[in-house]
Amino acid sequence: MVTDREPKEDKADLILSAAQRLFGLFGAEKTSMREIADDLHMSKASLYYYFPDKENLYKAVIEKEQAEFLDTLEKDIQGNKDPAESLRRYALNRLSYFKYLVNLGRIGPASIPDFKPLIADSFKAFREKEKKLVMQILEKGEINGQLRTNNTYEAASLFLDIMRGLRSVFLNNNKLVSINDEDYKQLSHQVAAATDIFIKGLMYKELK
Amino acid sequence: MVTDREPKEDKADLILSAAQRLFGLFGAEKTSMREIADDLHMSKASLYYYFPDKENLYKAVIEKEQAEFLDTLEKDIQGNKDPAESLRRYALNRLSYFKYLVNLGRIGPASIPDFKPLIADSFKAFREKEKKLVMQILEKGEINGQLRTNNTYEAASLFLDIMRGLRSVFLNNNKLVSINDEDYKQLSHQVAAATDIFIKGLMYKELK
DNA sequence: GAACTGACCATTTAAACAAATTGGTCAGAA
DNA sequence: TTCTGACCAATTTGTTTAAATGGTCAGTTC
Repeated sequence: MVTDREPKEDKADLILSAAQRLFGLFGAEKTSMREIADDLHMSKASLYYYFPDKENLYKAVIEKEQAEFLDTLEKDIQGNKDPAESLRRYALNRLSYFKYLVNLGRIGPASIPDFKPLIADSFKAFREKEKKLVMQILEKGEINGQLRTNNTYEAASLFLDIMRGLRSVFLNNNKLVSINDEDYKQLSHQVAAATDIFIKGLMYKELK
Repeated sequence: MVTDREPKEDKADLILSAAQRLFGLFGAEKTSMREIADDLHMSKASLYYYFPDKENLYKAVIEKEQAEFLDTLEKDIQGNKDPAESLRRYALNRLSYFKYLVNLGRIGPASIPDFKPLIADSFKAFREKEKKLVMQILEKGEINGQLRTNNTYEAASLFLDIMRGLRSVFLNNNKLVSINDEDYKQLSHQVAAATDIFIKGLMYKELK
């Protein structure tokens, strides 16, 4: 039998959810495997039946969230035809995901210490998937002659780095904890403006 | 007499230089006032005759470097007529200053802990001066009809944040220590590309 | 045999305390 | 006016000890 739809969640999923909740509550570092086990009324050793170690459990939590975000993103893009509009929507969706992560303590201090290799790989893979999506958007724009890029890969990389950079600057300016609505609005505005200029930059036609 | 040109540097300048050197060597936190005094073969108490406390000494060092950078920047801009070219040159000059700061350990860990208010103010003032310079460039472009911005202040802010963001992402990606030539070339390329698209974005003309 | 557990271990982290170093002051010398 | 040694409170550093943590495993339980 291959994962037949049971009404009960898979045990691994239960662990995943509990870990997700507690990591969000205390941060991954300050959440012990004992706490997770106790929360589920099971033995700590049982966790290790489903996950090889804490780092992989954390990784699984992260990848679950990433997959959810990428999923909604993909659907949003497919439904939309205009590349410029798609890019704008990506930017705001990504920002919403960012807010979610920050307010869950998943970003900033209390995130796993200095990003160990395993988690770093997850992030890298995530960014690669994001990049592919943005490249798709840019290529669509290229085809209908709306946007012009010598190199969609480089353009996508640059756009993602700009977005990431603005988020980073935002975090450094407002010393974190959690993002309130006022700050979020301001950041959205800035990100939207940057996206707009970026799009126009790609739409630019030589004048001579 | 108002700062007549003596062959000897002012004592305060000597202290400033020694502090600058040692801060660069060990970081501001790990450099004690004793070390600075010993380095100059003078009493620690003497330092406090010229500077009220360590934080202000550090601030003075930072502001000295900032002033030097802003000075070269200003000259570079005035000599140049084409706003787009000025913006490109600003970006690369700023990057060179960034590299200088990083390789001196002034940015990243070992910089003053969590930026105390006084130093934060210096940074803020510095950014404000930078912003004014960029605004000047944009306004020049506005006048000759090359660039169009609804709001030069916002555009300048956005541009500076994008630049700052790219530097920040760069630091997060390559876990610091010091910037080698290879990495620097790559970052320069990215910054140049971003600047180019930004400029084109401002040059964009409505098509309909 | 797959799912689970309590007891156990090596390693990290936290607590507690003493010793050294630090930023900063000040009366007074040069 | 410029500079200093002696001094202090407060922070940082070292050290030791106890507790908590991640992880393993032989052995139940279903």
